[in-house]
Amino acid sequence: MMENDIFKALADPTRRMIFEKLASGSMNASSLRDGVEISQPAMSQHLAILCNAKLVRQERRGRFVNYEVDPDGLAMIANWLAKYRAYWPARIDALKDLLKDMDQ
Amino acid sequence: MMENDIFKALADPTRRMIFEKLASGSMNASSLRDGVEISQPAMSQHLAILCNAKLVRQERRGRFVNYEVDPDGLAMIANWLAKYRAYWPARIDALKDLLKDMDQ
DNA sequence: CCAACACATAAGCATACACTTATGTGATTC
DNA sequence: GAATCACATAAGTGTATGCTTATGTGTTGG
Repeated sequence: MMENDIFKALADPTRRMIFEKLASGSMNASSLRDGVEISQPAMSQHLAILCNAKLVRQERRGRFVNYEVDPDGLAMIANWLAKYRAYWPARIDALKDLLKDMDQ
Repeated sequence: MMENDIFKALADPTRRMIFEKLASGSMNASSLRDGVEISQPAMSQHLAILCNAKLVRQERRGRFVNYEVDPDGLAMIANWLAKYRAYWPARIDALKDLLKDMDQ
């Protein structure tokens, strides 16, 4: 199931870190490792899980592979969250009205 | 970390089912087990994890304990999601403007 | 082509996780 | 106050998960 893949992917702090890094700009796997203490296979495995969850997508660029945030995964989370908008705190209450547009 | 607790809590399909059931109305642990093939300790453990993640909160009612959705957890997810609104698809683009209110 | 590079996959291992059965705790009812 | 009910906690177990080392695959440059 897709919903399960997404939440399982985000349950790991290293993967959220990778995702956050990609959100600041698309890059290849080697660049993602810069300044992070993580092995090459570990990074590759995490990226595969993120891709499978539709949170990240890849594109071959010669012998590099460029990774970037996939909006599909974020949309899935937004949809999940929208189901419970009745419980959102008043502080973000304005969102309730706007989310109506997503329903139809 | 709170963010980690939330995503780990939601990574389990049984806990998401419990959460969804609570979203349809607060109830005690026994009622949550109705129609679900899950042992009493398992339910209790799942509820403890959901409470710890601020997704659910409890309240003693005599010898029952009433469980309900905690808006705090949902707000946390909304905040996490808001960080990546630059990548949200156009379909939920309207959210971008609304989320500005959350920033300040 | 073949050496080097960027990345993916395989296999093994230690830990985390979700479940089980058994027992403990707090509240009610008779 | 003793039995019962609603739930929590303890301890043990099988499986999933994230890491490691080793090797495979695909691309480029000399």
